[in-house]
Amino acid sequence: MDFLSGLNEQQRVAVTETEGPLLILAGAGSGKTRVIVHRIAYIIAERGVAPYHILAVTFTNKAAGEMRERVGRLLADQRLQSAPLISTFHSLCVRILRRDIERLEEGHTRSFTIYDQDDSTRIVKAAIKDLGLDSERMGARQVQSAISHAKNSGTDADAYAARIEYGDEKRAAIARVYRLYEERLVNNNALDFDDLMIKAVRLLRKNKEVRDYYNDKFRYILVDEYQDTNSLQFALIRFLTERQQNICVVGDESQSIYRWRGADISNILNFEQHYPDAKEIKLEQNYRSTQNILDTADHVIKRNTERKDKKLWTSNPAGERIRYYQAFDAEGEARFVASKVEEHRRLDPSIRAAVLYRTNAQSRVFEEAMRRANIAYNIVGGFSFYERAEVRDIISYLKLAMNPHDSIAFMRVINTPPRGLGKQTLDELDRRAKDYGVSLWETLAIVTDPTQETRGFAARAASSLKNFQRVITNLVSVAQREPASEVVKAAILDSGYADALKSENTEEAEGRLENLQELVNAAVDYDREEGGGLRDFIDAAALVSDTDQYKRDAPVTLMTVHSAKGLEFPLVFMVGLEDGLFPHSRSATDPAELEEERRLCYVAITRAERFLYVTHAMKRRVYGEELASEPSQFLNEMPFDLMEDLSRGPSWLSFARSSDRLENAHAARALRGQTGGSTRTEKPYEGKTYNSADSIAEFFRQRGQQVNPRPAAGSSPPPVIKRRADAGGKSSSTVAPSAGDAGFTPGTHVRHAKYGRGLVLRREGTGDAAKLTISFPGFGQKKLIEKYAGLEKA
DNA sequence: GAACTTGCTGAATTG
DNA sequence: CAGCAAGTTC
Repeated sequence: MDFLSGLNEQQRVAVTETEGPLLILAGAGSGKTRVIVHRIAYIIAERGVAPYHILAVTFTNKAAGEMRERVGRLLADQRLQSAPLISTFHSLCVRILRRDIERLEEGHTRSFTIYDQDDSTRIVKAAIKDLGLDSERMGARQVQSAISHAKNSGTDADAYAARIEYGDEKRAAIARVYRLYEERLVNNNALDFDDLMIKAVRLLRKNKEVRDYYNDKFRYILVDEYQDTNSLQFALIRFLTERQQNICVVGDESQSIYRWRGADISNILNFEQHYPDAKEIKLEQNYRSTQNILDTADHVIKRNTERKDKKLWTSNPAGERIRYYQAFDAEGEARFVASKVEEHRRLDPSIRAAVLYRTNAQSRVFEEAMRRANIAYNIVGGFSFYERAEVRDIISYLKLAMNPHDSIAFMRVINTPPRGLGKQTLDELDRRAKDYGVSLWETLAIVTDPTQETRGFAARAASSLKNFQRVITNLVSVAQREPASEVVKAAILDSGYADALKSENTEEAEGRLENLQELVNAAVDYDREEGGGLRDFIDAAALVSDTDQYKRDAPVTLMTVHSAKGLEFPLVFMVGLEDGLFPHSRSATDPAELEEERRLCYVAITRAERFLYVTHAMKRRVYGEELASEPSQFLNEMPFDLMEDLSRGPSWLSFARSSDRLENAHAARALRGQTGGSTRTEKPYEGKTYNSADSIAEFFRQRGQQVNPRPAAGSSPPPVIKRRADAGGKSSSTVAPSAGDAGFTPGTHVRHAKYGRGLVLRREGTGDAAKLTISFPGFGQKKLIEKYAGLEKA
């Protein structure tokens, strides 16, 4: 078989340069996966390397699965004894740790359990409570992310505590939670997601034997999506390439969108410094998108400064123009998308579409619109199968079957289904466990020991405890002799879970039973295909990710832009292109984060093969209240001459096209300033203006609604957009503070000395304390105290 | 002890 | 408008 046919010049080089460090800069749609797959096949078939000497690492199971499949197909006729290891970072670490974690001597044994996000949050929550810190208004999630952040940057609980500034109560509190959290993980013989990476790296650092083992095993290493690696993943790769340097990394810094998770873009930007003999190959031919789509993407991403210089090109036709639509509200946006999907599918019934949004919260209206239009859709993210309560419950039983000392699992199911064990009993059990300093499981044994007295427990509670103990003991023994699927069945039946659901006799319970049947099926499949035993089945369940829900053949897929990375669709809808949403308001303050948002935008655009729609709504419900929204600055960064306006009536785009450039001198300066003041030869700013007040007015007029974008002082007709209901709180007379108030109501355009023209989105508080949230094109959203802001009407 | 009601606070992106 | 914690009722 010829592994090079059908590849272009650069791709060929990327496949055949098998020795030494290699950096492949692969632009969007440039055939990256193809290259990786062929390269693996080439190393095996042409260089005669045994498959088990090859390791390919990805970030998602989905990517790993696809790679495995394609490599398998390429090598189908080779009759190989082994397979290359194609794995995610996380499962690679699990593998390493299951083998040797005991050599770390940090208290974990190789039968450790993996705690997912939800489990960790529970521990954090419990820790906060047990430390009596509840009062300090600390959200468990917040604390957890602080801990996670610390862990990932190599700061352990002691180091974290050592850096408490005097008077920093918050950090002091977090430090205590952090310590307790870590202690409990060890006590439960559990690792969280962060630990998987951390401990694996620490193990390799500490133990030369382990390091040698893997250096000998993996002689060729490939890393996919290298721009998303963080410092730990970098360290892991460094340890694995200690002896040999056959490291090939593939990535695209323009698609780095995980900075917030610790991804370090300099890993890819400085690859040549890390591996001095590195060669570099650029894949610049795009096979995916039309010229117009590519031009649009390029036009946007050009404003970023942190990037390697490369220019994607394509021999594809120019294609259709980008289609723009300004919707009245989120529902209108969704209706538009659904109707366009229908239209496209009428012309081409097999066309696949994606609706890409910035936040998961946006998905709901689209789901509804699709359902109403009777379009089959698949949604990625949100509640996945393995996140459903009933599935997690049964998994907890399975975890107990492997390790009854797992307190989180224990607490989760001791009264699920209800066994008459309430707070009293469980608190008592918990108290004793802490007293004795043993796990809940051991405590249970002590408490139910017939030679002891079950003092402090009601007779009914005591018998329930014994019952639960019996259930788990039985499961443990089933797990020792039966395959995973049998343990799953036993967990569902013996626990009384199935009976409890049956007796509920509701449709919801029916659905849950079906989900559990589904879990049994998954386990049966697992036994047949992987045969790795219950342990691996649970591990796999813990490591499934949202993006693994993607179904290639769904007619329409709804997902976040993040989840869409690596995918492609003939028809793409980018929705919610609004200031504060995309780019997200949380990234407005930091130029580096704004650049990341722009890369995210670039990722979204480049998912499209043939048709790209960009939409935004003029108002949207956030927190159940209506907020006005301005078009995204990214829309402004797209080349208008490649866009076609499908809006009904005048739109932001039509105004932007016709407006003069003076109006936006501020915005132009801001845009240039924010992108690092680059001195590109390209014309700086094309003088398009945000001027949607008029178009909003027009829209409302068309719908016969009242609108008042420029309220006359003194008499304010009801504003279009509702003010947040007394968000200020305490004031006793909270009735219509905006009336008679000379202040600016949401929907008003104002002018600010520094930021120029902007739209008031929201008003909080009254009188002198009034705080305004204003969207300034080019500057994003600002919160200003009205009294000091020196605003004028615009 | 369990099911229900009220009141509050708080959402970005993910393995 | 959520989802969750605390409070209330059976």
